[in-house]
Amino acid sequence: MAAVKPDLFTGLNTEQEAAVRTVQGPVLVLAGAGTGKTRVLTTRIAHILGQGLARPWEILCVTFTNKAAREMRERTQKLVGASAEGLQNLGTFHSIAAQILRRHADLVGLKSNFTILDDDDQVRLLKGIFEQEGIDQKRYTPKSFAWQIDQWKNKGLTPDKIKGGEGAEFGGNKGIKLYQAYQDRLRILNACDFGDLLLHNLDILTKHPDILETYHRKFKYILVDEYQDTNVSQYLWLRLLTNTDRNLCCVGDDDQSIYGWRGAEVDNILKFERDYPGAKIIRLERNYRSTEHILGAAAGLIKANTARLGKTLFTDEKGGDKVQVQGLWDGAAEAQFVAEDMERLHKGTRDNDPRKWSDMAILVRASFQMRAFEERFVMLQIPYTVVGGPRFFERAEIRDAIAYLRLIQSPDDDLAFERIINVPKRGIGDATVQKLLQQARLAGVSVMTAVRDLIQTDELPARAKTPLVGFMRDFSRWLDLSKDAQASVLLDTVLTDSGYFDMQRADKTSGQTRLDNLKELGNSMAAFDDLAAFLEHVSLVMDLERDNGGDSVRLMTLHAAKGLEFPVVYLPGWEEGIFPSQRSMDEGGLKSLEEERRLAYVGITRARQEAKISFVANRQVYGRWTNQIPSRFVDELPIENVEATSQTGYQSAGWQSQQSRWDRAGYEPNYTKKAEAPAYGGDLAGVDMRRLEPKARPTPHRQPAPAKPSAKNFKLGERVFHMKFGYGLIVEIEGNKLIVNFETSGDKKVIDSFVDRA
DNA sequence: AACCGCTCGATTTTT
DNA sequence: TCGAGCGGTT
Repeated sequence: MAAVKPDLFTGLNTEQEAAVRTVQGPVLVLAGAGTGKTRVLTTRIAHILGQGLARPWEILCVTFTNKAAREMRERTQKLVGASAEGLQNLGTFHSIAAQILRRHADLVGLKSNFTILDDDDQVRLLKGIFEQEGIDQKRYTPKSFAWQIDQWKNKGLTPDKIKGGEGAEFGGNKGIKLYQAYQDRLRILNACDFGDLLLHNLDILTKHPDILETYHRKFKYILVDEYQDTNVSQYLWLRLLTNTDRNLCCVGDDDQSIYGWRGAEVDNILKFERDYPGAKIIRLERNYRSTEHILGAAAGLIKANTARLGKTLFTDEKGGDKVQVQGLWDGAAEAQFVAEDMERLHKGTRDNDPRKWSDMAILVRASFQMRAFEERFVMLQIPYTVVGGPRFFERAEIRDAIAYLRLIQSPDDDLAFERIINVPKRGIGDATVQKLLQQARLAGVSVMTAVRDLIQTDELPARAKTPLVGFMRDFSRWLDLSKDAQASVLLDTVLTDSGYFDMQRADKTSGQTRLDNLKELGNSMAAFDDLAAFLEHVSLVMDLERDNGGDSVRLMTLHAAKGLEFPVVYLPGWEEGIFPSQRSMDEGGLKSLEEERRLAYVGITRARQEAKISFVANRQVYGRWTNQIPSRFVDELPIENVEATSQTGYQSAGWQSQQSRWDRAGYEPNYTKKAEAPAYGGDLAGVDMRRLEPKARPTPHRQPAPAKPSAKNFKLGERVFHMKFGYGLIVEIEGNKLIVNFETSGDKKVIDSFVDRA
């Protein structure tokens, strides 16, 4: 008779069970795509709790995103019930580090109510410093320096630790000085940025062994999700917090490390065994997601990478469709192909029942590639949702509203002041604001205090003084109100009194959305009884539960697709320079190329049943026509897992022999300039390649069906285009014409071609 | 102080 | 293509 397993383990495979049961000592779980990683983590927590090895708050479980943390909590709850609520230390790196920092803020010169800056504040602060230091802001932008600071902080580098050459040369060798000045300003403002949350933690934990000791006693078990994405400071933080029992379990997949550009170190996972001698390595290789051909194609591709621990995924889903590779003439043809294929699948085919729209996703390398698909979807009226798009809390109106609240919560928040003092326009211009800032700096007080003092004197011209007096009067009324009114009531009052609502209502370009967004902000505040709690939530959880888009096609970047899966996945734009991205390779050479390849791997492995890769011969990029050559990744796909068709002539050349063409042309995988790559039909010997003559605009190979009046299927105010900073809104429907407004610029676009699908 | 029109440049993005 | 940022004008 087989041993009866306790409930918790039923349905787990041998490796998964081992990963759950190996509770003592360091463990690295190498969890390939679709191998049940979250299940292992949640079951492991349940197991630790069930065995009485630790109480809920003695488990430290860190993730990267709030979404992952939320999912982990919910799924653990299903396994252990109410005791999951005691898992106070399940959260993102940043939220847990913030908790710790608030407890010991005084040790790094902050007060425990410090504010957390968003990147907008960060840039504004740097701008001030640049002006003070006389930095040429055309040559050196505050934005690029903000990036540099983030990079330093990701590496755990404080100003004193930077050696020459690591960006120190910024602004004419002023990098370190500017960084130091920035840190000093943060301390004066009682603020820190995201990087500081961890950096200050490191400072506290290394300099105060007694405090470290309390955390060692507290955190009996540590679990880490997506370990391949940890940066140096997160890595150091984990090392510090791991006590001598070393009950550390890191779960990750080196083949899915795609965040190197923001500081993630694949090395962390590669050297786990060296860091924690005697560590157990458990490989999860049984894939529950994809068919054999999809896994085969992905495996063939990732094989080309050198720095990997190595896994071989397998599945019981034998057979299935081969990965489709399509060569197309241009971007419009590609969008047309994808949209028509989706319609075909939506209707149902001989082999498959109808697919829901939401079963299909398009994964692109960069967001500018989305436009062509959106245009086609609007034309065909295929419902689509852009996943990831502009973030709610990053929208200008939301930031403005929050800045008002921040200023009320802590009047010393100079950055909040600067943001809203002339929004809506009060006649307080740049010159006045600069004067106020300077005055405050000289007196060593906050801007609010400086203003309060200044309006008692006659130092300001009446033109600037009058609106300031008015503002201060409003402000003190809000301050009083904040003491007993509900946060959402306060928000409403502030936005009404300040004229902010009026300003937005008067703005014709934005339609209703901005006001709707503000309403949504008010609703989300209702869940918090205290303004401080709400603001903390806003800065750390820059994410609002959004509706899932219903039955619509999903359109997103490859990065946004990590962790998701779809029955059908389209992977367009597999062309050299686009994917792999030229810019990425210019910056990081071979290392970046391997990361791009991992991105391709992530893309393919999102598919459950069908993956469709496409490339084009000609593509418009930012309005310019360019000739494209197929991505080297296409050639790395094993022939036996692929079915190739083409409308460009490329296929007949035999796409699988492309690698040898690269070799003959002396084409190095780590070339640094576009110019070094061979041109189509130029250095390459392949006869068929010449059919793709580099030409100006090609004629579309197929015209869309004649337009019929079907604009009526759209609603006023509907969002149809997703720009980098906002949306396109339907502001008018005139017969068969849609007038779309771009929210930020106010520019108009007319869409007058529709295809009737009835 | 506020607005207009021109030039330039352009991955990936969480907290 | 869009939008940000700048400099010149009202």
